Amino acid sequence: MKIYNTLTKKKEEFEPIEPGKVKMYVCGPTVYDYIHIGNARPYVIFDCIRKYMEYRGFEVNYVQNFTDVDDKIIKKANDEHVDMQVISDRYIKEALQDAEGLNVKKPSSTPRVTEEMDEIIEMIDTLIQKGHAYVVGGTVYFDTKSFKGYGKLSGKNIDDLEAGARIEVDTDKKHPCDFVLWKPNKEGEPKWVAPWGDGRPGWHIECSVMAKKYLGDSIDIHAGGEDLVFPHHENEIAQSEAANGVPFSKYWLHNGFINIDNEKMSKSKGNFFTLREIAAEIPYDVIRFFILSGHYRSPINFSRELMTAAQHGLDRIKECIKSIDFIAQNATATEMSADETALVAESNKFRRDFEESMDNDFNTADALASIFDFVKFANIHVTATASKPFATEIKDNILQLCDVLGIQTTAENVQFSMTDEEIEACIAERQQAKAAKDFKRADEIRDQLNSRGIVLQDTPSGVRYSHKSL
RNA sequence: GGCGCCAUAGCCAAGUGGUAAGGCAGAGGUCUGCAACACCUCCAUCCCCAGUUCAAAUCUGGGUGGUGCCUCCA
Repeated sequence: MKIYNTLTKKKEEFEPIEPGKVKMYVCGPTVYDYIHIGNARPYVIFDCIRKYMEYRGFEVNYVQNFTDVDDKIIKKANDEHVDMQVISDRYIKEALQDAEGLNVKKPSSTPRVTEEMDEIIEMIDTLIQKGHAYVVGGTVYFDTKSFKGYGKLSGKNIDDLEAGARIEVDTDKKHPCDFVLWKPNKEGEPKWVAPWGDGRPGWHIECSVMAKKYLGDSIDIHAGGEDLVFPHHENEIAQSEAANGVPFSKYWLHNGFINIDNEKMSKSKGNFFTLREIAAEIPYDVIRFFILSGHYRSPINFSRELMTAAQHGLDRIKECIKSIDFIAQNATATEMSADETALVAESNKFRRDFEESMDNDFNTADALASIFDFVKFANIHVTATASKPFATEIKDNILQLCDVLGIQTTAENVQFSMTDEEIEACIAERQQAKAAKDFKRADEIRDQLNSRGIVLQDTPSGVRYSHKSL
Protein backbone atom coordinates (compact mmCIF):
# COMPACT_ATOMS: atom_id res chain seq x y z
CA MET A 1 0.00 0.00 0.00
CA LYS A 2 1.55 3.22 -1.17
CA ILE A 3 0.63 6.49 0.40
CA TYR A 4 1.67 10.03 -0.54
CA ASN A 5 3.34 11.73 2.38
CA THR A 6 3.33 15.52 2.41
CA LEU A 7 6.27 15.38 4.80
CA THR A 8 8.56 13.68 2.31
CA LYS A 9 6.68 14.74 -0.83
CA LYS A 10 6.83 11.15 -2.06
CA LYS A 11 4.67 8.10 -2.28
CA GLU A 12 5.89 5.71 0.36
CA GLU A 13 5.08 2.14 1.26
CA PHE A 14 2.76 2.25 4.22
CA GLU A 15 4.19 0.62 7.30
CA PRO A 16 2.45 1.34 10.57
CA ILE A 17 4.48 1.87 13.70
CA GLU A 18 2.78 -1.12 15.28
CA PRO A 19 2.09 -3.96 12.86
CA GLY A 20 -1.57 -4.38 12.04
CA LYS A 21 -2.64 -1.21 13.78
CA VAL A 22 -3.16 2.28 12.46
CA LYS A 23 -3.30 5.37 14.59
CA MET A 24 -4.97 8.09 12.56
CA TYR A 25 -5.85 11.65 13.48
CA VAL A 26 -7.98 13.89 11.28
CA CYS A 27 -8.46 17.58 11.97
CA GLY A 28 -12.13 18.23 12.48
CA PRO A 29 -14.28 21.31 12.01
CA THR A 30 -14.75 24.36 14.15
CA VAL A 31 -18.36 24.14 15.20
CA TYR A 32 -19.73 27.65 14.80
CA ASP A 33 -22.16 26.74 12.01
CA TYR A 34 -23.22 23.83 9.86
CA ILE A 35 -20.20 22.26 8.19
CA HIS A 36 -19.71 23.53 4.66
CA ILE A 37 -19.49 21.58 1.46
CA GLY A 38 -15.69 21.77 1.60
CA ASN A 39 -15.70 19.95 4.91
CA ALA A 40 -17.42 17.06 3.22
CA ARG A 41 -14.26 16.14 1.35
CA PRO A 42 -12.00 15.25 4.27
CA TYR A 43 -14.94 13.57 5.93
CA VAL A 44 -15.48 11.33 2.94
CA ILE A 45 -11.97 10.68 1.75
CA PHE A 46 -10.39 9.94 5.10
CA ASP A 47 -13.34 7.75 5.99
CA CYS A 48 -12.75 5.89 2.77
CA ILE A 49 -9.06 5.50 3.54
CA ARG A 50 -9.98 4.19 6.94
CA LYS A 51 -12.43 1.71 5.48
CA TYR A 52 -9.90 0.50 2.96
CA MET A 53 -7.34 -0.05 5.68
CA GLU A 54 -9.89 -2.00 7.66
CA TYR A 55 -10.71 -3.98 4.54
CA ARG A 56 -6.99 -4.73 4.35
CA GLY A 57 -7.11 -6.07 7.87
CA PHE A 58 -5.74 -3.16 9.84
CA GLU A 59 -7.24 -2.18 13.12
CA VAL A 60 -7.75 1.55 12.78
CA ASN A 61 -7.97 3.90 15.70
CA TYR A 62 -9.54 6.94 14.07
CA VAL A 63 -9.71 10.21 15.96
CA GLN A 64 -11.39 13.33 14.71
CA ASN A 65 -11.74 16.34 16.96
CA PHE A 66 -14.25 19.13 17.23
CA THR A 67 -12.88 22.61 17.85
CA ASP A 68 -15.42 24.01 20.24
CA VAL A 69 -13.67 27.10 21.52
CA ASP A 70 -12.95 29.78 18.98
CA ASP A 71 -13.61 33.44 18.18
CA LYS A 72 -16.39 32.64 15.74
CA ILE A 73 -18.19 30.44 18.24
CA ILE A 74 -17.86 33.07 20.93
CA LYS A 75 -19.20 35.72 18.60
CA LYS A 76 -22.19 33.63 17.67
CA ALA A 77 -22.87 32.83 21.31
CA ASN A 78 -22.77 36.52 22.20
CA ASP A 79 -25.03 37.35 19.27
CA GLU A 80 -27.56 34.82 20.44
CA HIS A 81 -27.01 35.64 24.11
CA VAL A 82 -26.33 32.04 24.95
CA ASP A 83 -23.47 30.08 26.39
CA MET A 84 -20.71 29.09 23.97
CA GLN A 85 -21.49 25.45 24.64
CA VAL A 86 -25.03 25.87 23.38
CA ILE A 87 -23.60 26.83 20.01
CA SER A 88 -20.96 24.11 19.89
CA ASP A 89 -23.36 21.41 21.08
CA ARG A 90 -25.82 22.39 18.41
CA TYR A 91 -23.37 22.29 15.54
CA ILE A 92 -21.61 19.16 16.72
CA LYS A 93 -24.97 17.47 16.60
CA GLU A 94 -25.57 18.79 13.10
CA ALA A 95 -22.08 17.80 11.95
CA LEU A 96 -22.67 14.28 13.19
CA GLN A 97 -25.92 14.19 11.26
CA ASP A 98 -24.16 15.31 8.09
CA ALA A 99 -21.44 12.73 8.63
CA GLU A 100 -24.04 10.05 8.96
CA GLY A 101 -25.70 11.26 5.79
CA LEU A 102 -22.39 10.94 3.99
CA ASN A 103 -22.13 7.38 5.31
CA VAL A 104 -19.04 8.21 7.32
CA LYS A 105 -18.24 5.59 9.92
CA LYS A 106 -18.23 6.91 13.44
CA PRO A 107 -14.68 7.76 14.56
CA SER A 108 -13.18 5.80 17.43
CA SER A 109 -13.10 9.06 19.37
CA THR A 110 -14.40 12.57 18.76
CA PRO A 111 -12.79 14.69 21.46
CA ARG A 112 -13.65 18.34 22.03
CA VAL A 113 -11.19 20.99 23.07
CA THR A 114 -13.13 22.19 26.09
CA GLU A 115 -12.99 18.73 27.59
CA GLU A 116 -9.23 18.44 27.25
CA MET A 117 -8.19 21.60 29.07
CA ASP A 118 -6.08 19.90 31.74
CA GLU A 119 -3.99 18.13 29.15
CA ILE A 120 -3.63 21.30 27.10
CA ILE A 121 -2.35 23.25 30.06
CA GLU A 122 -0.03 20.38 30.90
CA MET A 123 1.51 20.33 27.43
CA ILE A 124 1.97 24.08 27.34
CA ASP A 125 3.65 23.84 30.71
CA THR A 126 5.97 21.16 29.40
CA LEU A 127 6.89 23.37 26.45
CA ILE A 128 7.71 26.22 28.79
CA GLN A 129 9.75 23.93 31.04
CA LYS A 130 11.71 22.66 28.07
CA GLY A 131 12.44 26.15 26.81
CA HIS A 132 10.24 25.94 23.73
CA ALA A 133 7.70 28.49 24.90
CA TYR A 134 7.74 31.78 26.73
CA VAL A 135 5.26 33.95 28.53
CA VAL A 136 4.69 37.62 27.79
CA GLY A 137 2.04 39.16 29.96
CA GLY A 138 -0.63 36.49 30.07
CA THR A 139 0.16 35.16 26.62
CA VAL A 140 2.22 32.07 25.97
CA TYR A 141 4.08 31.86 22.67
CA PHE A 142 5.80 28.94 21.06
CA ASP A 143 9.42 29.78 20.32
CA THR A 144 9.78 28.62 16.73
CA LYS A 145 13.51 29.32 16.66
CA SER A 146 13.94 26.77 19.43
CA PHE A 147 12.64 23.95 17.25
CA LYS A 148 15.12 23.23 14.52
CA GLY A 149 12.72 21.24 12.37
CA TYR A 150 10.34 24.14 11.92
CA GLY A 151 9.25 24.31 8.30
CA LYS A 152 9.94 20.70 7.39
CA LEU A 153 6.36 19.89 6.49
CA SER A 154 5.48 22.96 4.46
CA GLY A 155 8.92 23.47 2.97
CA LYS A 156 8.98 26.98 4.26
CA ASN A 157 12.04 28.78 5.45
CA ILE A 158 11.48 30.54 8.70
CA ASP A 159 13.55 33.57 7.70
CA ASP A 160 11.83 33.96 4.34
CA LEU A 161 8.58 34.01 6.19
CA GLU A 162 9.86 36.74 8.42
CA ALA A 163 10.80 38.88 5.44
CA GLY A 164 7.47 38.33 3.78
CA ALA A 165 5.36 38.73 6.86
CA ARG A 166 2.13 40.36 5.87
CA ILE A 167 0.52 41.01 9.14
CA GLU A 168 1.60 43.59 11.62
CA VAL A 169 4.33 42.22 13.77
CA ASP A 170 3.31 41.56 17.30
CA THR A 171 6.12 43.17 19.20
CA ASP A 172 5.68 40.78 22.09
CA LYS A 173 6.90 37.92 19.94
CA LYS A 174 10.56 37.03 19.74
CA HIS A 175 10.05 35.99 16.13
CA PRO A 176 7.15 36.78 13.77
CA CYS A 177 6.54 33.08 13.28
CA ASP A 178 6.05 32.43 16.94
CA PHE A 179 2.47 31.50 17.56
CA VAL A 180 0.07 31.60 20.46
CA LEU A 181 -0.34 28.61 22.75
CA TRP A 182 -2.43 30.39 25.31
CA LYS A 183 -4.04 33.79 25.32
CA PRO A 184 -5.73 35.84 28.02
CA ASN A 185 -9.49 36.08 27.75
CA LYS A 186 -11.08 39.38 26.88
CA GLU A 187 -14.16 40.74 28.58
CA GLY A 188 -17.12 38.44 28.05
CA GLU A 189 -15.07 35.53 26.79
CA PRO A 190 -14.92 32.11 28.36
CA LYS A 191 -11.79 31.36 30.31
CA TRP A 192 -9.93 28.61 32.05
CA VAL A 193 -7.56 28.95 34.94
CA ALA A 194 -3.90 28.47 34.07
CA PRO A 195 -0.61 29.05 35.89
CA TRP A 196 0.37 31.94 33.62
CA GLY A 197 -3.05 33.60 33.71
CA ASP A 198 -6.68 32.90 32.94
CA GLY A 199 -7.54 32.53 29.32
CA ARG A 200 -7.95 29.99 26.56
CA PRO A 201 -5.75 27.94 24.29
CA GLY A 202 -4.57 28.94 20.84
CA TRP A 203 -5.80 26.96 17.91
CA HIS A 204 -2.83 24.71 17.20
CA ILE A 205 -2.15 23.18 20.57
CA GLU A 206 -5.45 21.30 20.78
CA CYS A 207 -4.63 18.84 18.03
CA SER A 208 -1.20 18.06 19.45
CA VAL A 209 -2.81 17.36 22.77
CA MET A 210 -5.72 15.27 21.55
CA ALA A 211 -3.53 13.20 19.25
CA LYS A 212 -1.23 12.47 22.15
CA LYS A 213 -3.99 11.64 24.56
CA TYR A 214 -6.02 9.40 22.28
CA LEU A 215 -3.31 7.91 20.09
CA GLY A 216 0.07 8.46 21.72
CA ASP A 217 3.20 10.51 21.19
CA SER A 218 3.86 9.00 17.77
CA ILE A 219 1.03 8.35 15.39
CA ASP A 220 0.83 6.82 11.93
CA ILE A 221 -1.32 9.22 9.99
CA HIS A 222 -2.29 12.80 10.44
CA ALA A 223 -4.71 14.18 7.92
CA GLY A 224 -6.61 17.29 6.98
CA GLY A 225 -7.23 19.83 4.27
CA GLU A 226 -4.27 21.09 2.29
CA ASP A 227 -4.67 24.57 3.69
CA LEU A 228 -3.77 23.19 7.08
CA VAL A 229 -0.23 22.32 6.03
CA PHE A 230 0.87 25.75 7.04
CA PRO A 231 0.74 26.93 9.65
CA HIS A 232 -1.50 24.52 11.53
CA HIS A 233 0.22 21.21 10.91
CA GLU A 234 3.65 22.75 10.86
CA ASN A 235 2.90 24.13 14.30
CA GLU A 236 1.52 20.85 15.52
CA ILE A 237 4.75 19.13 14.60
CA ALA A 238 6.74 21.78 16.43
CA GLN A 239 4.60 21.50 19.55
CA SER A 240 4.38 17.74 19.68
CA GLU A 241 7.96 16.96 18.84
CA ALA A 242 9.31 19.68 21.10
CA ALA A 243 7.16 18.44 23.98
CA ASN A 244 7.37 14.68 23.44
CA GLY A 245 10.85 14.36 22.02
CA VAL A 246 9.79 11.81 19.40
CA PRO A 247 8.57 12.07 15.81
CA PHE A 248 4.91 13.11 15.78
CA SER A 249 3.25 11.60 12.72
CA LYS A 250 4.83 9.22 10.27
CA TYR A 251 2.56 10.12 7.36
CA TRP A 252 0.82 13.39 6.57
CA LEU A 253 -2.13 13.33 4.21
CA HIS A 254 -3.83 16.38 2.76
CA ASN A 255 -6.93 16.60 0.65
CA GLY A 256 -7.42 19.12 -2.14
CA PHE A 257 -10.18 21.69 -2.13
CA ILE A 258 -13.66 21.72 -3.51
CA ASN A 259 -14.24 24.75 -5.69
CA ILE A 260 -17.64 26.09 -6.59
CA ASP A 261 -18.19 26.80 -10.26
CA ASN A 262 -14.42 27.02 -10.72
CA GLU A 263 -13.89 29.48 -7.93
CA LYS A 264 -12.63 29.02 -4.47
CA MET A 265 -15.50 28.96 -2.08
CA SER A 266 -15.60 31.99 0.15
CA LYS A 267 -18.18 34.02 1.92
CA SER A 268 -17.12 37.20 0.17
CA LYS A 269 -17.71 35.71 -3.26
CA GLY A 270 -21.15 34.63 -2.24
CA ASN A 271 -20.52 31.05 -3.27
CA PHE A 272 -20.37 29.64 0.21
CA PHE A 273 -22.60 26.67 0.85
CA THR A 274 -23.18 24.50 3.85
CA LEU A 275 -23.39 20.80 3.24
CA ARG A 276 -26.91 20.90 4.58
CA GLU A 277 -28.01 23.38 1.93
CA ILE A 278 -26.54 21.25 -0.82
CA ALA A 279 -27.96 18.06 0.63
CA ALA A 280 -31.42 19.55 0.46
CA GLU A 281 -31.17 19.25 -3.31
CA ILE A 282 -28.48 16.66 -3.94
CA PRO A 283 -28.63 13.34 -2.11
CA TYR A 284 -25.77 12.73 0.27
CA ASP A 285 -24.74 9.59 -1.53
CA VAL A 286 -24.36 11.50 -4.78
CA ILE A 287 -22.16 14.04 -3.02
CA ARG A 288 -20.05 11.22 -1.64
CA PHE A 289 -19.81 9.51 -4.99
CA PHE A 290 -18.83 12.77 -6.62
CA ILE A 291 -16.07 13.37 -4.09
CA LEU A 292 -14.67 9.92 -4.75
CA SER A 293 -14.73 10.39 -8.51
CA GLY A 294 -11.49 12.35 -8.44
CA HIS A 295 -8.19 11.75 -6.68
CA TYR A 296 -8.25 13.17 -3.17
CA ARG A 297 -5.23 15.40 -3.65
CA SER A 298 -6.56 17.10 -6.77
CA PRO A 299 -8.91 20.02 -6.58
CA ILE A 300 -12.44 19.23 -7.67
CA ASN A 301 -15.10 21.50 -8.97
CA PHE A 302 -18.63 21.48 -7.71
CA SER A 303 -21.49 22.40 -9.99
CA ARG A 304 -25.05 21.41 -10.68
CA GLU A 305 -24.06 19.89 -14.01
CA LEU A 306 -21.40 17.69 -12.45
CA MET A 307 -23.81 16.58 -9.75
CA THR A 308 -26.25 15.42 -12.38
CA ALA A 309 -23.55 13.44 -14.13
CA ALA A 310 -22.50 11.93 -10.80
CA GLN A 311 -26.09 11.07 -10.03
CA HIS A 312 -26.42 9.17 -13.29
CA GLY A 313 -23.18 7.30 -12.78
CA LEU A 314 -24.14 6.31 -9.27
CA ASP A 315 -27.58 5.25 -10.46
CA ARG A 316 -25.92 2.89 -12.88
CA ILE A 317 -24.18 1.11 -10.03
CA LYS A 318 -27.24 1.07 -7.84
CA GLU A 319 -29.43 -0.17 -10.67
CA CYS A 320 -27.07 -3.05 -11.25
CA ILE A 321 -27.05 -4.01 -7.59
CA LYS A 322 -30.81 -3.90 -7.42
CA SER A 323 -31.07 -5.92 -10.53
CA ILE A 324 -28.77 -8.71 -9.39
CA ASP A 325 -30.21 -8.61 -5.93
CA PHE A 326 -33.61 -9.26 -7.49
CA ILE A 327 -32.20 -12.23 -9.32
CA ALA A 328 -30.42 -13.49 -6.22
CA GLN A 329 -33.75 -13.51 -4.46
CA ASN A 330 -35.92 -14.85 -7.24
CA ALA A 331 -33.69 -17.21 -9.16
CA THR A 332 -34.75 -20.83 -8.89
CA ALA A 333 -31.63 -22.85 -9.65
CA THR A 334 -29.68 -23.75 -6.57
CA GLU A 335 -26.50 -24.82 -8.31
CA MET A 336 -23.85 -22.92 -10.15
CA SER A 337 -22.99 -24.18 -13.59
CA ALA A 338 -19.38 -24.93 -14.45
CA ASP A 339 -19.35 -21.84 -16.63
CA GLU A 340 -20.59 -19.75 -13.77
CA THR A 341 -17.99 -21.12 -11.41
CA ALA A 342 -15.41 -20.05 -13.95
CA LEU A 343 -17.02 -16.62 -14.22
CA VAL A 344 -16.83 -16.12 -10.50
CA ALA A 345 -13.13 -16.85 -10.67
CA GLU A 346 -12.79 -14.48 -13.59
CA SER A 347 -14.56 -11.75 -11.68
CA ASN A 348 -11.77 -11.75 -9.14
CA LYS A 349 -9.84 -9.57 -11.52
CA PHE A 350 -12.13 -6.68 -10.65
CA ARG A 351 -11.23 -7.01 -7.03
CA ARG A 352 -7.54 -7.14 -7.87
CA ASP A 353 -7.85 -4.01 -10.01
CA PHE A 354 -9.75 -2.30 -7.27
CA GLU A 355 -7.11 -3.13 -4.70
CA GLU A 356 -4.32 -2.10 -6.99
CA SER A 357 -5.94 1.29 -7.43
CA MET A 358 -6.54 1.78 -3.76
CA ASP A 359 -3.03 0.61 -2.95
CA ASN A 360 -1.79 3.40 -5.15
CA ASP A 361 -2.37 6.30 -2.80
CA PHE A 362 -6.08 5.60 -2.56
CA ASN A 363 -6.90 6.27 -6.17
CA THR A 364 -10.64 6.16 -5.78
CA ALA A 365 -11.28 7.41 -9.31
CA ASP A 366 -9.44 4.41 -10.65
CA ALA A 367 -11.11 2.11 -8.14
CA LEU A 368 -14.46 3.35 -9.34
CA ALA A 369 -13.54 2.33 -12.86
CA SER A 370 -13.02 -1.22 -11.56
CA ILE A 371 -16.45 -1.13 -10.04
CA PHE A 372 -17.98 0.04 -13.30
CA ASP A 373 -16.19 -2.78 -15.09
CA PHE A 374 -17.58 -5.17 -12.53
CA VAL A 375 -21.04 -3.71 -13.01
CA LYS A 376 -20.88 -4.31 -16.72
CA PHE A 377 -19.73 -7.87 -16.13
CA ALA A 378 -22.63 -8.44 -13.77
CA ASN A 379 -25.12 -6.89 -16.15
CA ILE A 380 -24.04 -9.27 -18.86
CA HIS A 381 -23.67 -12.48 -16.93
CA VAL A 382 -25.93 -12.27 -13.93
CA THR A 383 -28.99 -11.09 -15.80
CA ALA A 384 -28.63 -14.19 -17.94
CA THR A 385 -28.59 -16.60 -15.06
CA ALA A 386 -31.23 -18.46 -13.12
CA SER A 387 -28.72 -19.52 -10.52
CA LYS A 388 -29.24 -18.18 -7.05
CA PRO A 389 -25.76 -18.95 -5.77
CA PHE A 390 -24.14 -17.33 -8.78
CA ALA A 391 -26.14 -14.14 -8.50
CA THR A 392 -25.54 -14.05 -4.77
CA GLU A 393 -21.82 -14.57 -5.10
CA ILE A 394 -21.40 -11.77 -7.62
CA LYS A 395 -23.64 -9.46 -5.66
CA ASP A 396 -21.69 -10.01 -2.46
CA ASN A 397 -18.42 -9.30 -4.20
CA ILE A 398 -19.59 -6.04 -5.71
CA LEU A 399 -21.13 -4.99 -2.44
CA GLN A 400 -17.92 -5.56 -0.58
CA LEU A 401 -16.05 -3.20 -2.87
CA CYS A 402 -18.83 -0.64 -2.75
CA ASP A 403 -18.75 -0.77 1.03
CA VAL A 404 -15.10 0.20 1.05
CA LEU A 405 -15.93 3.34 -0.89
CA GLY A 406 -19.00 3.84 1.23
CA ILE A 407 -21.34 3.68 -1.70
CA GLN A 408 -24.64 2.81 -0.14
CA THR A 409 -26.12 -0.08 -1.95
CA THR A 410 -28.13 -1.95 0.58
CA ALA A 411 -31.82 -1.94 -0.09
CA GLU A 412 -32.71 1.34 1.53
CA ASN A 413 -35.95 1.74 3.33
CA VAL A 414 -37.78 2.97 0.32
CA GLN A 415 -41.05 4.60 1.08
CA PHE A 416 -43.41 3.88 -1.74
CA SER A 417 -46.61 5.81 -2.03
CA MET A 418 -48.47 2.49 -2.04
CA THR A 419 -48.10 -0.64 0.00
CA ASP A 420 -46.27 -3.59 -1.46
CA GLU A 421 -49.53 -5.51 -1.57
CA GLU A 422 -51.20 -2.79 -3.62
CA ILE A 423 -48.29 -2.61 -6.00
CA GLU A 424 -48.18 -6.34 -6.40
CA ALA A 425 -51.90 -6.44 -7.06
CA CYS A 426 -51.39 -3.91 -9.86
CA ILE A 427 -48.55 -5.94 -11.26
CA ALA A 428 -50.67 -9.09 -11.20
CA GLU A 429 -53.46 -7.31 -13.01
CA ARG A 430 -51.02 -6.01 -15.58
CA GLN A 431 -49.62 -9.50 -16.11
CA GLN A 432 -53.12 -10.76 -16.77
CA ALA A 433 -53.78 -7.94 -19.23
CA LYS A 434 -50.51 -8.72 -20.97
CA ALA A 435 -51.42 -12.38 -21.17
CA ALA A 436 -54.73 -11.38 -22.72
CA LYS A 437 -52.84 -9.09 -25.16
CA ASP A 438 -54.66 -6.16 -23.68
CA PHE A 439 -51.59 -3.94 -23.93
CA LYS A 440 -53.59 -0.78 -23.61
CA ARG A 441 -54.69 -1.80 -20.15
CA ALA A 442 -51.20 -3.07 -19.28
CA ASP A 443 -49.63 0.24 -20.23
CA GLU A 444 -52.31 2.10 -18.35
CA ILE A 445 -51.38 0.31 -15.16
CA ARG A 446 -47.71 0.90 -15.74
CA ASP A 447 -48.30 4.59 -16.34
CA GLN A 448 -50.41 4.88 -13.24
CA LEU A 449 -47.69 3.39 -11.10
CA ASN A 450 -45.11 5.52 -12.84
CA SER A 451 -47.01 8.67 -12.01
CA ARG A 452 -46.83 7.62 -8.38
CA GLY A 453 -43.07 7.24 -8.59
CA ILE A 454 -42.93 3.52 -9.14
CA VAL A 455 -41.11 2.13 -12.13
CA LEU A 456 -41.83 -1.36 -13.42
CA GLN A 457 -39.29 -3.47 -15.22
CA ASP A 458 -40.06 -6.73 -16.92
CA THR A 459 -37.27 -9.20 -16.42
CA PRO A 460 -36.87 -12.90 -17.14
CA SER A 461 -37.13 -13.53 -13.40
CA GLY A 462 -40.33 -11.55 -13.01
CA VAL A 463 -41.47 -7.99 -12.69
CA ARG A 464 -39.27 -5.74 -10.62
CA TYR A 465 -40.38 -2.41 -9.25
CA SER A 466 -38.35 0.41 -7.87
CA HIS A 467 -38.34 4.04 -7.11
CA LYS A 468 -38.38 6.40 -10.05
CA SER A 469 -35.45 8.43 -8.73
CA LEU A 470 -33.66 5.23 -7.81
C1' G B 1 8.16 38.80 -2.89
C1' G B 2 8.67 33.32 -0.98
C1' C B 3 6.94 28.20 -1.56
C1' G B 4 3.69 24.83 -4.39
C1' C B 5 0.21 22.53 -7.77
C1' C B 6 -2.29 21.87 -12.45
C1' A B 7 -3.08 21.80 -18.11
C1' U B 8 -5.73 14.46 -21.28
C1' A B 9 -12.27 13.94 -25.89
C1' G B 10 -18.52 18.22 -25.55
C1' C B 11 -18.16 17.62 -19.82
C1' C B 12 -15.76 14.92 -15.57
C1' A B 13 -11.51 11.94 -14.89
C1' A B 14 -7.46 7.73 -14.50
C1' G B 15 -2.88 6.74 -16.65
C1' U B 16 3.93 9.24 -14.96
C1' G B 17 8.76 5.74 -20.50
C1' G B 18 6.32 1.29 -24.73
C1' U B 19 1.85 3.67 -29.07
C1' A B 20 -4.74 6.71 -24.51
C1' A B 21 -9.08 3.26 -18.18
C1' G B 22 -13.81 4.53 -16.56
C1' G B 23 -18.21 7.74 -16.06
C1' C B 24 -21.70 11.57 -18.05
C1' A B 25 -23.59 13.49 -22.58
C1' G B 26 -24.23 12.31 -28.02
C1' A B 27 -25.02 8.96 -32.68
C1' G B 28 -26.44 4.17 -34.63
C1' G B 29 -28.06 -0.82 -33.48
C1' U B 30 -29.94 -5.27 -30.43
C1' C B 31 -33.37 -6.92 -26.73
C1' U B 32 -38.92 -5.66 -25.57
C1' G B 33 -46.03 -6.24 -27.45
C1' C B 34 -44.40 -1.11 -26.41
C1' A B 35 -41.21 0.48 -22.58
C1' A B 36 -37.62 0.54 -18.76
C1' C B 37 -33.04 -1.72 -17.49
C1' A B 38 -29.19 -3.80 -20.13
C1' C B 39 -25.95 -5.08 -24.10
C1' C B 40 -23.14 -4.00 -28.86
C1' U B 41 -20.77 -0.31 -32.14
C1' C B 42 -18.86 4.75 -32.92
C1' C B 43 -16.72 9.25 -30.61
C1' A B 44 -9.15 12.18 -28.20
C1' U B 45 -3.08 11.12 -29.50
C1' C B 46 -2.81 13.91 -24.35
C1' C B 47 -1.66 23.32 -24.02
C1' C B 48 2.81 25.13 -27.30
C1' C B 49 8.18 24.80 -28.61
C1' A B 50 12.85 22.42 -28.13
C1' G B 51 15.62 18.30 -26.15
C1' U B 52 16.84 13.13 -24.05
C1' U B 53 15.46 8.06 -25.79
C1' C B 54 14.83 2.60 -30.19
C1' A B 55 10.33 4.48 -27.77
C1' A B 56 7.18 10.26 -24.06
C1' A B 57 0.71 12.19 -22.48
C1' U B 58 4.43 10.15 -19.14
C1' C B 59 11.63 12.54 -18.37
C1' U B 60 14.54 17.61 -19.09
C1' G B 61 14.56 22.90 -20.45
C1' G B 62 11.75 27.07 -22.12
C1' G B 63 6.96 29.30 -23.07
C1' U B 64 1.64 30.15 -22.44
C1' G B 65 -2.66 29.68 -19.47
C1' G B 66 -4.89 28.49 -14.79
C1' U B 67 -4.66 28.01 -9.61
C1' G B 68 -3.32 27.12 -4.13
C1' C B 69 -0.62 28.46 0.45
C1' C B 70 2.20 32.31 3.03
C1' U B 71 -4.02 35.66 7.10
C1' C B 72 -9.40 32.34 10.20
C1' C B 73 -10.30 28.49 6.66
C1' A B 74 -11.34 21.42 4.80
